[in-house]
Amino acid sequence: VMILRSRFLDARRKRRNFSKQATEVLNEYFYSHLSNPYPSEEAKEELAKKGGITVSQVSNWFGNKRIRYKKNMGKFQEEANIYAAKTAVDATNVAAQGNRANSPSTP
Amino acid sequence: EDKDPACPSEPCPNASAARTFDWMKVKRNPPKTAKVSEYGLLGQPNTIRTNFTTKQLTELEKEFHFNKYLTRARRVEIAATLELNETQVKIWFQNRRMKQKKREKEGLAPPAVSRSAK
DNA sequence: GTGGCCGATCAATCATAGTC
DNA sequence: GGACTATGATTGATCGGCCA
Repeated sequence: VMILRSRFLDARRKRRNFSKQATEVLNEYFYSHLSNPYPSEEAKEELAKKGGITVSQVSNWFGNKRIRYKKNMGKFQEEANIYAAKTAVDATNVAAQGNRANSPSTP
Repeated sequence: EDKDPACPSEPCPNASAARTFDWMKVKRNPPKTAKVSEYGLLGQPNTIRTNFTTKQLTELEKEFHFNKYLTRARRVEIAATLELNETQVKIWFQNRRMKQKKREKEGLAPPAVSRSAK
């Protein structure tokens, strides 16, 4: 059967953790939109820009974050409280509320 | 079933948050990649993500290089040859196309022969 | 109605980075 | 020095929407 799990040379080999700045930006968004942590394409682009990472990386981060958060909410409580204090933008009506600040493309 | 009201009236351990929103309850149906009759008895072969063999991936990749889209006939052929469902072949091509697109968007350097050691 | 594709996401897993 | 955990990336498969 040879279990050829050898993903011979995947791209995920050399992986680097994101900068503190990037993580900060991502977590701020995640916890301030905890009721619906699904950033739009535009939001992802802005997060990517602010964090100095790619849009794909932002998507990956949210994908991982959502799964891991709901898998073990308790483990993130502390982190949640920290970021909750920073920004509070309940997302229940975020949709109706435009974006913040300026954005390249006019809404 | 219960809803776990989070903390409508009941105080949460912590003062803030910890509510359970809908997205946290989302559960995906398990893969239907069941292949009844393959083992005569279930046991549990079905479910679980299929692990494509290197050979299968090589063939699929080769075919993809030739055609980004499959015809029904070709799909049946490949599925039979590689011992996969038509659905699995179809899905593989779909995912492959998305992957290609993603790489083109960012990579800027989509293809090509492998650059000898980076 | 049926079926394929797309875009986004899920969920499990891989492989590495970081911690102790 | 090697578990053990945290974390970014990959990927088979699902979900909802769209269209011919």
